[in-house]
Amino acid sequence: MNFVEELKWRGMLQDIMPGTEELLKKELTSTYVGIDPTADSLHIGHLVGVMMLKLFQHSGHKPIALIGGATGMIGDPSGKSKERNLLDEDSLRHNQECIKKQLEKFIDFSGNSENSAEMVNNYDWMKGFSFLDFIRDIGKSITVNYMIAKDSVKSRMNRDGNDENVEGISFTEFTYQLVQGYDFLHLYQNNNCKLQMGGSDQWGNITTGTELIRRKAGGKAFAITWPLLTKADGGKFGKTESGNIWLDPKRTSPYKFFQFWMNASDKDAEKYIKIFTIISKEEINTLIKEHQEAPHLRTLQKRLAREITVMTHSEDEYNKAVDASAILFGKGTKETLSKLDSETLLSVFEGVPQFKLSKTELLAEIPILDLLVEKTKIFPSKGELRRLMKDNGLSINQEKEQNTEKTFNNNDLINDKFILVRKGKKKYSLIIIVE
RNA sequence: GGGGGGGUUCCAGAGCGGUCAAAUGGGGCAGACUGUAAAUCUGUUGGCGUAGCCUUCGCAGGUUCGAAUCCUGCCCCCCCCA
Repeated sequence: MNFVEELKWRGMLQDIMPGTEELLKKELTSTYVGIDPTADSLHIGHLVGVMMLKLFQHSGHKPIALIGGATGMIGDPSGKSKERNLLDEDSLRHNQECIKKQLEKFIDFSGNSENSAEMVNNYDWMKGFSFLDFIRDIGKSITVNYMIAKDSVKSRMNRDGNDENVEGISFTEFTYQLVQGYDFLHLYQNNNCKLQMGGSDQWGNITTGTELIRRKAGGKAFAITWPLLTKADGGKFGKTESGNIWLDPKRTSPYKFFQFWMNASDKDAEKYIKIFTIISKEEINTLIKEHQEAPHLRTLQKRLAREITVMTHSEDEYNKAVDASAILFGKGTKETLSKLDSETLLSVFEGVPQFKLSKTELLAEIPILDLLVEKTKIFPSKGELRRLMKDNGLSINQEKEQNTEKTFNNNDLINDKFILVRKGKKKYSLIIIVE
């Protein structure tokens, strides 16, 4: 199965420029995907692009990851445009290195094969490009008429009609497509890169690039976009109440990462497993069938979570996450909790918010409201905690607690050291007693 | 520069002198049901020692027994015209 066919059945193909498939059949092709280096870690919103590059490499072609050091500073008018903070060069390089390490788990950068991946940063070729040179060499090749015909620009300029949300577009954002288009031209000329891929909102920007290549270099370049991911319930993919799901274990623990995929709805799991794993079509169809026959077993979620956790973190981290889940979501009673030794318990609750309490405070029979609100800040107000307890939503050491007058002492400790606080079904906090 | 509209609790958006901690919807949180799902239903959604008290309706003053609601000044946002 070739790359394009692969994308089609996986639901990862939105638009494709005519001739792209032929190009891929004809020769070893390079493609690039742009990544904003706004942080020193990727989050799962980046993962579709990463998987695109991975599949591309699998099909025998050469992927290029372009770090948008320059473009990230401008702000893309496609989609929403918040203020961009300018990165200084040091953090830019730092972010780039961190991102590369993460990409290496998915893509081969070793340089050992002719389709080994590369990483480039457009800051390298943009930083020395003067404004004057740019508008003369590049700006000359594209008409404003062409640029304002793009949806991303047009939607910001249309003042007729009834849309009152239009806020206009700054010159900087207007220029964005040209800068991104120049990236493509640069890579076309220097890296023989003839294909750019991006989310469907990038179509306009990508075609500015192919247009530029046609006019400046007389060449033909191609484009592929993937559909933007949405959740079945309409929510935004990859965000939880607590924010982004990051690939960096310091930002999002492997346990939470694993849980994110486990919690995918059935519909989403079917979609995700095609996109975020490289399991074959036959096997995925079997998995989907199994899942539909016995949905409560959640075959899809389990497999999805396994594949992607192992790929992103490691087999080891995956196993830990499974163990932790078994304790937390199995019949986790006070007894099973007590059976764990301190070390296992700590690893299970790694990544769960932890708070320290001194032994003396415990011995003073600290009241539950003081402990959970003032002492540990697990709850922001006593009113909220009272409410939650009234609704039967609080567990201490896996046992429901409704008595707001409760005080704590030695008998409430697991392993003489811990108090496990659970809010609702899934949110845990751990209080550790220190001398 | 001229004219108009507006800033309310997480968001949207009512309220326009007392019965307003402030309608309604969304979102959040929790409970029931479940499969750590979806849907549904229920409760809850400023703080506190919860009878009651305190802090909130852009900011600062004022009128009044009493103001989110009226007046004055200031700040900010949007639209139209030039």
